[in-house]
Amino acid sequence: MSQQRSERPAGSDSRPARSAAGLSANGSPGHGPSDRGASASELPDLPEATVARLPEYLRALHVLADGGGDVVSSEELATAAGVNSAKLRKDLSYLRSNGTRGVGYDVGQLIDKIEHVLGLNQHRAVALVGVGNLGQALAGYGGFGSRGFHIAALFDADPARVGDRIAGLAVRHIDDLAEVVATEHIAIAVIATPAHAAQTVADTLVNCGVTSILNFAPCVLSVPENVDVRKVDLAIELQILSFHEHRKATLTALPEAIS
Amino acid sequence: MSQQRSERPAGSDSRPARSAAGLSANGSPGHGPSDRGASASELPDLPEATVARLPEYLRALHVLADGGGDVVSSEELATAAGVNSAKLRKDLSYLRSNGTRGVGYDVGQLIDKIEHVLGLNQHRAVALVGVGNLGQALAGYGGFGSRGFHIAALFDADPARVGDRIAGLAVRHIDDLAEVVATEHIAIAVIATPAHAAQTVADTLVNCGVTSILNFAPCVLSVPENVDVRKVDLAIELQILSFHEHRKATLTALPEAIS
DNA sequence: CGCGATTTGTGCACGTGTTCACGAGCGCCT
DNA sequence: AGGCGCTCGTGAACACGTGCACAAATCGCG
Repeated sequence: MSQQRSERPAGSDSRPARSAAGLSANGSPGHGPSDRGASASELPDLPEATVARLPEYLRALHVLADGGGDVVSSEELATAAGVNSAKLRKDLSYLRSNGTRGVGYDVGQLIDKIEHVLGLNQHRAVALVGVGNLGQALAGYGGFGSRGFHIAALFDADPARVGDRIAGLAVRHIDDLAEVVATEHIAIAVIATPAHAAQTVADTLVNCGVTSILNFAPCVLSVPENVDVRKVDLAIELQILSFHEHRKATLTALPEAIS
Repeated sequence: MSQQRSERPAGSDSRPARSAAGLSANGSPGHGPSDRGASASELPDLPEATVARLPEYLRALHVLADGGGDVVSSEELATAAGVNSAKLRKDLSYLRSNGTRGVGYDVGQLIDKIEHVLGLNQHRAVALVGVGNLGQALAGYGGFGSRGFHIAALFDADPARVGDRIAGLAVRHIDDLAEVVATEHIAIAVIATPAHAAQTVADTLVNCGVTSILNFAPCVLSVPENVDVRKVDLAIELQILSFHEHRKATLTALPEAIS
């Protein structure tokens, strides 16, 4: 059964999708493509783990810039971002980073570079579907503008909510989605609906041309291969913490018997 | 500079801490400790990546159980949880899983096992600090009870908010935190304050005995080594999606010149 | 001008996580 | 009873991510 559409994990990490071709007959073992990746100004590869950390670096850099900092050492920035300094340097090296040896990194320059890599030059328009408890909170969160996004439209399926104004935006019915997505050039959407509605909403979004979805509903979405899904589930985070609590408790309970 | 307290990554993943002892003189190369890990009923090791997936399995299992399912094959459960079936089997094998070959896993039994491993037998009391936009939404989210948690107390630093009732709970002042944490046996807390307040709140929480923190504030928390921190940052998730958008856009722009 | 202090960039080894592929057990059907 | 198909459990290879440690490069100063 199932085998619905495409068996994408769509989890928070592990994005295969690379090297989709050549699943069997890859006759030539040649492991040296010599010119790795893109042509010149584009980036070679950028591991997924690095991508996940770049936003954190960016945030830390903005804090430093606001504090009047001009250059940062990898050590400083690393502790500000909560990572190892070697890791940070390696991550930045993927960006053709131009740090100065003996000095550090130019803060402004690095901000520009990371923002460019993340595609944050233009403010991206985001659609938010589901104006319940959580949706309203997300819509009201003011910290988006400074991080490269703005909520361009709110949608809900409940006619009673349509027309409400939240944070200066009118809630529209989800049937208007196609039109708004087209006119506002929206490529990213946030799903904050109950779980039972999430898949339907996701299908609609995909049909309208949305290619990135941030899903707050506690369920797995199945989407075509070219659509990226990230998931945030509060209960899962708490359950992971609970595991560590449980572990800590049982560990301190036993005397541990260190040889 | 800095080197504040302890340089824990405190990130969303990668929890070292295991195998702290025996870092050098492990004279005997004997790679077969025979009895691996804990004594009998306890679990041997449980990789962090597995722990992060167990909650998702649990959610999928509950859906199946509600649908009247009795046994599941690894393939079914894997697709329901959005993962590879081999990964699922390996994950479950860490739990001394008792699946039946040729049949599958007993749903109820597996639910019990995972809940036990995650320490969800008792409902865990969670404190929520910061009753702003997001905090109110989290407090109002009803899906906790079924997932092993209940919000036991709300706190805020703003005296104007103290005394408000949200979802049947009164907001208390953060100065009462120590008292409430002690009486309610709270070990897990959620920080939903502005970023500038988060570190202070975290310090307070740690002083009161909280050992697991879920941080929604966009900043890095520094905490002692025995405290677990997980972070959820909406803007970071969006920025990661933005990167993939950007990537997809530039990839489709070029003609790709296949071979 | 040369030297030392400092910090980046990175090769390499290691650990962690993922996936394949296959043996081992279980139930069912004849 | 015996065989057959199905599914779990897992060893082993592979891919990925991390961190050390050091060479290369730059600045500042005498």
